[in-house]
Amino acid sequence: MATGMHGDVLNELGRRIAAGDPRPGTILKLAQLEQDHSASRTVIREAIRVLENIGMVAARRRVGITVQPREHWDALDPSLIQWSLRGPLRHQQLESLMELRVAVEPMAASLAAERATVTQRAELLRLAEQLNDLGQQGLGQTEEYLGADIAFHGLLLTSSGNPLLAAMATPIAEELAGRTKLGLHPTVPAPGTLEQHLVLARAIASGDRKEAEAHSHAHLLGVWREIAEGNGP
Amino acid sequence: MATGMHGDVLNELGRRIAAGDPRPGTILKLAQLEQDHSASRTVIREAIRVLENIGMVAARRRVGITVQPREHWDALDPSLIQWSLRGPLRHQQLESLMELRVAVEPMAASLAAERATVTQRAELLRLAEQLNDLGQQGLGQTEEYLGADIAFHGLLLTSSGNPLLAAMATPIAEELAGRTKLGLHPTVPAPGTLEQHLVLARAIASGDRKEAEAHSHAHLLGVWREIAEGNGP
DNA sequence: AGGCTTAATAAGTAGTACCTTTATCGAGGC
DNA sequence: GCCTCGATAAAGGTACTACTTATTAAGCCT
Repeated sequence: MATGMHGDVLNELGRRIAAGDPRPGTILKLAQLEQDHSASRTVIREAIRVLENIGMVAARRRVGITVQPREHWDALDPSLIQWSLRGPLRHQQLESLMELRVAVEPMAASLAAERATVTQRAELLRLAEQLNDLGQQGLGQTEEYLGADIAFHGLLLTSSGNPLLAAMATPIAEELAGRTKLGLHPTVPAPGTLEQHLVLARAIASGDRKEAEAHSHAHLLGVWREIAEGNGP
Repeated sequence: MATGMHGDVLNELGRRIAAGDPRPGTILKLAQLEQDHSASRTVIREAIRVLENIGMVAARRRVGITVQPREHWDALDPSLIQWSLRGPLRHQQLESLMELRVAVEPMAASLAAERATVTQRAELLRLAEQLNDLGQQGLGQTEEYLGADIAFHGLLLTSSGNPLLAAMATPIAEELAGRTKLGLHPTVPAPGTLEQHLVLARAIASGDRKEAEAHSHAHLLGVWREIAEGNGP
């Protein structure tokens, strides 16, 4: 995404602050950061500006660059989410993302049933069938399944026609990828889980808002439960 | 918030792009922007970097700064939401925010019933009582009511213990403020709407997740309906 | 002790020079 | 005539320097 020295410094700083190393309240100096990262003032300043927009730091004259308390951070910022998923708080971040999905996806499904274009409906069906097939073959842990899963849920959010919901596609994709790569998905899915994508896609295709919402909700609760059991005893 | 020349340029550019003036696909030149805003390279570059992080522009060598299509924008970014609410798309933005609230707040209420601290529960009750009192006095359009409303819904989201939900406090506050300032709230609230804050706060205080979720949902649907009717015929 | 002045500090802004990438075009060969 | 390769130039990326301004903190005077 953000390439070049600027991006490197940004990611480095963001990752570390998200991990809690320079703790909130810590005051950084521009000059010091220049040395630490052996980069020019320009590069550091640009990185700081982005972090400032996320609310992670605040720059004040005569004082320096203060790391802000977590409550001030924009937790929904995609960059921050990425950094969090690479840090020690990744499990909590995954949990938070899952809760968000449970809240948001059923609404997206409902809206999609009303607003999705014909091509979107068709593509959702296609992806759901693919997921169903792969699942029945026991390939629920493969890269291919993950890709289709990401595509399905992303398209669902996009089809809602609500930009705010659509913007969650990226974070949610990272949630899915994060879980699979940590091997947190159950090897054997609970019975009934498999066709859920399919019935959901059909409900959307037929324009049934309530059905779509219900199936999405049921699906997510199922996934949530599987995860909870996996992390439990 | 972001003060100084940097902030000015950032807001100016962000507002205009959000309003659709330099349309997606348009290519801006750094040097040109320097002249247009009579600011130094430094200032412009920092603004561009922030816009780049939001996904509104992409800078490429030998090409320039391309305004990205809307789908690439991070619609959840607080700055962008603010710009959108000041532009010609404010009604659509308010609608999108309302849909988001309907999805998110019931979940937040449910989680708050489980996780809120004693002080948070008490404060929610206090705010709900205040809202109830003001409403019964017909002061639903005052600054005071707006402030309490914002505080209530913000605290609700914060009490969920989920940073991603808490991060929506700011956008939702702007949604509430936006509506009241445009006079889009009904003068006479529908019957039953008034005590809804109160029963919701009580459900949270008593730790009843399902009740909290249901009341939040009912409340939002009520508000939504009022709005829809207000905007309709 | 309290308020006012002053000095020191660190970020903010400006401007310049130079580096690096890359779209574009033209020359040469197949 | 088309394709490949290389030169060229255009634009952002990086570095460095000088100067400005806000803000804190110390010091001084009353």
